[in-house]
Amino acid sequence: MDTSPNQESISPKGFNIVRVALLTPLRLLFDYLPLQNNTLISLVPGLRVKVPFGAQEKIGFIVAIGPDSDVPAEKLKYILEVLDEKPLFSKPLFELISWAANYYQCSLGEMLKTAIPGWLRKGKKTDIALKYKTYVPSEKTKAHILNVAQQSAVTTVYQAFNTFQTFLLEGITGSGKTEVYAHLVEKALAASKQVLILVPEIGLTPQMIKRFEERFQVPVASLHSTLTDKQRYHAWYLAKTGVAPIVIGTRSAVFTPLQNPGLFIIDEEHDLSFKQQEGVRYSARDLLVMRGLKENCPVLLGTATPSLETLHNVNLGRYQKLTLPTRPGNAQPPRLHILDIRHKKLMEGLSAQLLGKIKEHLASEGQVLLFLNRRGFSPVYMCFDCGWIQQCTHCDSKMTLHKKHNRLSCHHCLTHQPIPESCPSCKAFNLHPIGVGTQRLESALQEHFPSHKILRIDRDTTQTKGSLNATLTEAEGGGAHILIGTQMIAKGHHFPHVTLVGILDVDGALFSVDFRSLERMGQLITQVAGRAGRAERLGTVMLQTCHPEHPLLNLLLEKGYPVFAKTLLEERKAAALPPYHYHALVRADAKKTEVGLNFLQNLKMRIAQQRIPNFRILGPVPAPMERRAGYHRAQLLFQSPDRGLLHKTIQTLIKTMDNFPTKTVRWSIDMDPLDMY
DNA sequence: AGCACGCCGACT
DNA sequence: GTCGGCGTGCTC
Repeated sequence: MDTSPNQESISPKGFNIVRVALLTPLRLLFDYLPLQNNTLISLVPGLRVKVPFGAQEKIGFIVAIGPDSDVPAEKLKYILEVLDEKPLFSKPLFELISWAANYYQCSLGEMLKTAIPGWLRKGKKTDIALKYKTYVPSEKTKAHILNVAQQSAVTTVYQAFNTFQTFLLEGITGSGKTEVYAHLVEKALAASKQVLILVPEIGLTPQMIKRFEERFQVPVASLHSTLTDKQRYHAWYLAKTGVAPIVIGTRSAVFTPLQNPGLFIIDEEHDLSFKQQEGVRYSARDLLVMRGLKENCPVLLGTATPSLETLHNVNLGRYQKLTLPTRPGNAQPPRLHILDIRHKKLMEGLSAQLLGKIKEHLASEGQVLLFLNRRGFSPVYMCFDCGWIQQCTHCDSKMTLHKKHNRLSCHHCLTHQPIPESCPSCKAFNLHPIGVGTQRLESALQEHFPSHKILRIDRDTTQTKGSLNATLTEAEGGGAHILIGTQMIAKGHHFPHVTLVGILDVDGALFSVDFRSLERMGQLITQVAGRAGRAERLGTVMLQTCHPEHPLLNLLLEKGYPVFAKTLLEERKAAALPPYHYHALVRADAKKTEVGLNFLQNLKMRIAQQRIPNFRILGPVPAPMERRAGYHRAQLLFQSPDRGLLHKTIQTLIKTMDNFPTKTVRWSIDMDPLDMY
C-alpha cells in the first residue's frame, strides 16, 4: 500500500474524492467529498481534516485524492474542515511514518496519531499565535579539548554529513560520549542544520538541556513525558519551524518534524525505553536509523553497552563502530569483585563483607551506591503458620509490602490494600515480610548508620513532578552518604563522589527463562559499575552472588562487556534467536482463558497448513504471568531468519484476524518483541 | 477504537 | 416496571 502523499492537488470543483486516514486503529481509509462552498483551499495529501464519522467527528490526514470511490456515492459525506494550510510532515518524514505503520502492523492513522502532539490530535490549528519566551543567553560554557579517540569519532561522523550512515559510538562510562555529541552539534549548527537527540525516558534532565543551551547559546526544544499538552506543542513547533536548532527528546520525539535535519543522535542506544511497550510497539532506535535513510542524515548510536542487535549490525558492516577506550583525565575504570554469599548470613540483604566495606568507605569520606532492583519493603508477605501469601486479586502476582503507606501493592496493576493484622486464612498473628526491597534496605541501613544521610532513588521516591531531578541533583552533589537505587540509577547519571558500588542481587537474571535477561544483566552491571570512581578517586564494585562460578558472570567481570556480548551473540546464533532470527509475537487477551488460546490456536492452524519453509510457530501458550489486570493473556510466537517472509505472513494473517467474528478477544502484534510479558 | 442498538438481571 | 450489563455491528 503506497500511502505517501502525492503532490497532485485538486480544485474543489468537479467530482473528486478525498481519501483520509483517520486517527483510529481501523486499518481502513475512508473516502470523503471535498468541502462544500469553499473555493479557496486546495486539498493536498498530508493536510489534517475534520470529518463526520458515524455519530461522531474525527480528525484524520488526507492520504490521496482520486477521481472516484469504491463506496456508493450516497454514503459519501463532506469534509467538515481543513485544519492545516500546509502538510505537517515533509515527504520523507511522512514516508517514515507510513513505513512504520506498515512494519509495526498498525493503521496509518494510529501511527500518525502517535507521531503528533496531543493538541493536533484533538484538531487544534497550527496557526495559533504562540507566545514563546524569548531566549535569554546565560553564561556561555566552553568546549572541552577532545582526546584522540573523541576527535577521530567527531571527524568520521562529520565526514558523513549530508549522507546516510549509521555509527555506533561505543564508549565506556565516563569516556566522554556527550562531549563527542556536543562537538558534532557544533559542526551541525555551523552548517545551519538541526540535530535531533533521543535520550532514555529517565535521562532527560533539565541539566542536560541547560548544558546545551549554555554551550551553544541557542534555544533547545525538549520533548518528554511530563510536559503539558501546551508545552509539548510549543517544543514541537520550535523544532518544526527551525527556531530550535537542537531538539532533545524521549522515544516519541523520533517523529518530530525538523526544518533542516542534519544529524540524528540516540544516547544509551541499548535502553529498553526506546521500545514502546503498549499501543503501537515501535522501536524509536530502529525508526531513527530508518529516518536517517529517508532524510539522508548520519545517525549516531551512543552507549557503553551496545545491544546485541546493534553489535550484530556492526558485524554485518551495516554500522560503523567508533570506540572511546579510555576515560579522560586520570579517572580509572572501577575494580569489580565477586562476593560469594553462599552459606553467609545476610543482614537485610547485605553480607557482613559488604557491610564492612561500606563502613570503610564511609569512614574515608567516600559515597556509597547500592543497587537493588526491587522497590518496596518486601516482595512477599507471608503467614509463618500456614504459608498464606497475599496474592493480587486481578493478576497472577504476589503483592509487595510498602511500609510508607502501610499497604500491600500490586506492581502489575494499580490495586493496593491495607496490611492484614492476622492471617486471612488461618487467623494466626504470625505474618512476616519475606525478602528485601529498597525500602527495607534503607531502613536497615539507617539503623546501622544513624548519623549518615541515606537517599533512596526508585519509582516510589521520585513519583512527583521534578522530584527525580531534585533527588539526582542531591545525589550527584554528594550530599548523601549512601545512595540506594533500582535500575533508575543506571541510566547515564554521574555520581562523581561514589567510591563504592554494591550490587546486591543479580542471581535471578542468571537463570531466567527470558533469553534476553543475561544481556540485560551485563548492561546493568556494567552501567551501575560505571557510576563509581568517575572523579579522581578509584572506584570499587562488589557484587553479591550465590553463583560465583557462573561462567558468563565471570566472563563479564574479567573480560568486560564487549567480550561478554560477543559470547552471548555466539549463543544466540547457535540457538537461532534474535538478532539472527526475527520474532513477531501475537498476544490475545480475554476474560476467559480458553478464548484467547483458542483464537491463537486457530491462527496457528491457518499458518501451519501453508507449510512455509524457514518459519517456526511457537505456542500458543499462556503469558508468563497469565492473569493481569483481570485479563487472561495468551501468546503465539512466530520466528524466521527471513524478515520479509515474517512480515508478509503476519500481514496476511491480519486480514483474517480483522474478519474474525469475535470481539471477546483483544489481540495485538509486537514486531521484534523485547519481552514476552 | 468509539458509539448505538439490542436483549437479559437486580433495583430507585 | 426500568437502569445497565456487555455482545454485535458499523463507521466513507
